[in-house]
Amino acid sequence: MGLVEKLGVHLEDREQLAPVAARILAYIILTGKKGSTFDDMVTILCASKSTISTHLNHLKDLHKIVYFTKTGDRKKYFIINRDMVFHHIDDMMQKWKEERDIHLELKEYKEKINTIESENEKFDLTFHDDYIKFIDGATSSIEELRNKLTNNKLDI
Amino acid sequence: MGLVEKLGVHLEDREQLAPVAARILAYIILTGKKGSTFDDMVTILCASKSTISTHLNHLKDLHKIVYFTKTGDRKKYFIINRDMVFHHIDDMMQKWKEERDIHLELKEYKEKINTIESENEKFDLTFHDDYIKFIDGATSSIEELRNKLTNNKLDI
DNA sequence: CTTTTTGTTCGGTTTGTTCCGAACTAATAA
DNA sequence: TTATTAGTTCGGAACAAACCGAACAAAAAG
Repeated sequence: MGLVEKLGVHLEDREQLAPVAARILAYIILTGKKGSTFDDMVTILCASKSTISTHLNHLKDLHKIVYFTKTGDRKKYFIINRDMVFHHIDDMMQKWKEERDIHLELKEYKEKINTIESENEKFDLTFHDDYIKFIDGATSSIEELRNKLTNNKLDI
Repeated sequence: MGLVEKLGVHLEDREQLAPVAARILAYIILTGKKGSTFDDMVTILCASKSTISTHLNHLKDLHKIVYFTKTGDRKKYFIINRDMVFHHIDDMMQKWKEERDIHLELKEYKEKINTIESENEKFDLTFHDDYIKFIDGATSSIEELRNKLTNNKLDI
């Protein structure tokens, strides 16, 4: 499945995962509610059992996947964690908060330097203000998405 | 300067740069209009000439920095490229566009599968619609910032 | 009790990244 | 001409990441 590779490349970058880990996640996403088993992935992704095992446990530790079982069947059926989306959103918000803090600290530092610097070498500070406004806008956008998703979830 | 390290760690992650490359960029940002020279960086960042040279050229290739010179002085004075912010914004918009496309492709694939899948194993598609709406919101936020910055630039 | 299924753990190889030192170049200064 | 300044280029060391195979474990099946 070419889509596994395409989504895999995307997840590798977006979630900072090793190649095979990203393919596992992509495959699990595309398999959906049926769930994917350990052996499926060894076969279809052409990777060793140890590699699948390690990455599967890693993805579990990151709360990106969960599994269900069937009575009289020892296999684990992996599916994506429904909370993954919320984790992802919260991570984004956290990152933006950190970026906001960095900009505030930079602005503070530059203001201090500006008081002792000659006119033509002063730092320009308007950029930081504009960037912070953007972050606030983007944050409220994603908060809106989060609320929308929470409500959808309650509907089900 | 502790702020060089702090900003360095941040840039390492946000711009996907090697440790020393991120410190160079941080140092150049914090030095401002005066500009930073090759030797300054060798001394202050405690790195070898070859490392500074390689990363400086790399940052130049990425259009993150530019340099000016002074008559009768062979040194290059590196400063951040004023367009760096715009490049950064355009990169963000590009990434969101790619993510939007992936979601559209995933939705298309899932819709096709859903037609041949039993009711209780069908994919849920509302998430993709909501996520695409979020991306559109965030994109317009950053576009607003871009316009604001373009206008500020023209003011100067 | 032995075999099969469903994995896990460990050691090692391969591959890639990051940085350094030494040798080099090109321009200016003495 | 020789020395100094300002950098570049190349080879390799040191480290880290990603993956594999072989041996192992634990439970169920035969």
